Amino acid sequence: MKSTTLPRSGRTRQLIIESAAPIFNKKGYAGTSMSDLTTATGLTKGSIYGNFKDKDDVAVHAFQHNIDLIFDFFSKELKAAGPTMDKLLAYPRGFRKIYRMILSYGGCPILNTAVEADDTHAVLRKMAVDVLAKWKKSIISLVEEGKTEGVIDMATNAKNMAEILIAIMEGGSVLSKVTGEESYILNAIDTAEKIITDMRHTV
Amino acid sequence: MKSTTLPRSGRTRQLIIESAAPIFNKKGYAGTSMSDLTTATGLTKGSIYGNFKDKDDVAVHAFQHNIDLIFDFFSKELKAAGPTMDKLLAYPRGFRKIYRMILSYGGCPILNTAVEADDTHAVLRKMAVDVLAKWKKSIISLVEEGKTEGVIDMATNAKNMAEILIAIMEGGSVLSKVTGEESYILNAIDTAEKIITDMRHTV
DNA sequence: GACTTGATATACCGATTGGTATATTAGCCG
DNA sequence: CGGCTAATATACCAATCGGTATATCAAGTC
Repeated sequence: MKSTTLPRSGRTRQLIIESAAPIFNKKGYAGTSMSDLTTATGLTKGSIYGNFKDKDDVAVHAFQHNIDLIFDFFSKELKAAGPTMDKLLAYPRGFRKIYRMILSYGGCPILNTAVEADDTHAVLRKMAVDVLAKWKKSIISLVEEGKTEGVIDMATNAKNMAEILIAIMEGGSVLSKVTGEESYILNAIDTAEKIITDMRHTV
Repeated sequence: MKSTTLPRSGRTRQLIIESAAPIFNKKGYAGTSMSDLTTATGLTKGSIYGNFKDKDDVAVHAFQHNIDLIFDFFSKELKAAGPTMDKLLAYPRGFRKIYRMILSYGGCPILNTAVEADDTHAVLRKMAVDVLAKWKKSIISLVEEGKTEGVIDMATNAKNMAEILIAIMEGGSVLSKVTGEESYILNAIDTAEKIITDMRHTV
């Protein structure tokens, strides 16, 4: 097999991204300093600025990395799920699998970034908005699919359902994070599952 | 009548708090500098440090001020509401009245503080946790009251209901804030109202 | 209206911020 | 193994950070 080791620069770049990602997620963009990153990586500023244009550039790639982690997880969950209804349920069920990890990681990166960046950082804000739109679109598509398949009540408003499901999951997540009480996210997940199963077309 | 004007120090102190409150709410604790506050107040650092111990002290009082604003509003709404069920509905209905103001203020201060402070600022985190606990307790009490009055189904789990209601309102709020789409919070409010009316004891 | 006292303004502090120019090092190629 | 090149480390920059000591100012008292 051919050389699988990445060139040095790529490996360093990846090290920086993976080290910075949880730090930015916990401390926020403004609360994270470049020296936080040199400490975490064991590298120097010269190395970081050799691989990234500026602090913004690191933050953007770190956030993208966090999004990718979440996206990859749910992609697999949805792929493994069966029919439409199961795919929809894969979201709350997936959350139940990883919420502990997310909480120890500093909470949901999408929400964390949304809250900090909305008034202060246009680029990060847009990234958060885009990933939310993508998530919403995925739910809407599944609901519409369920309607055409006849498993979901035709009267269901797909957009409303998607927004409610996202709101309750994100809300439950942040409340569990700050209070340390798991019941918030567990209740949110249960409610999300109930909302989904309640869309079922009664024959 | 006796002199109603506050002493100079008190007025300055209040000016600082009211000026700082929306700034901290929008830019966060780490993202707000003391010079942001001198600019906003038109005062100098000497004046601010004459009225507050340090940046923390200003942030704590600014956050408390934001909490008081919200608390005062909902206190009046609940007081004006009729029987138990109406008092419970006063939360989503109140939200419908002021969500635009909250969004332009930088989003819900409780959630903003919860997100930033959970990993970085123990004092602010505790304040956020405490106000959430107070809010939850208020909902739980109302639900229990409704149960004893016979207007709410005895099978209702008050704690679960409270946590779900808070999660969906806060979730909807932050999503509307970051995306600029009002539908998130409006759907959240509608859903909250439905959750409350669905607790009604069917005679 | 001078005096006193409490509040605000000015000027400054060391530390840290994000960022850069340059020196040094490590890895690849012949 | 020697040299070239890309990447990392060092040393430094101006600006800003949170905070303070001191000077100035404003208000109430006599």
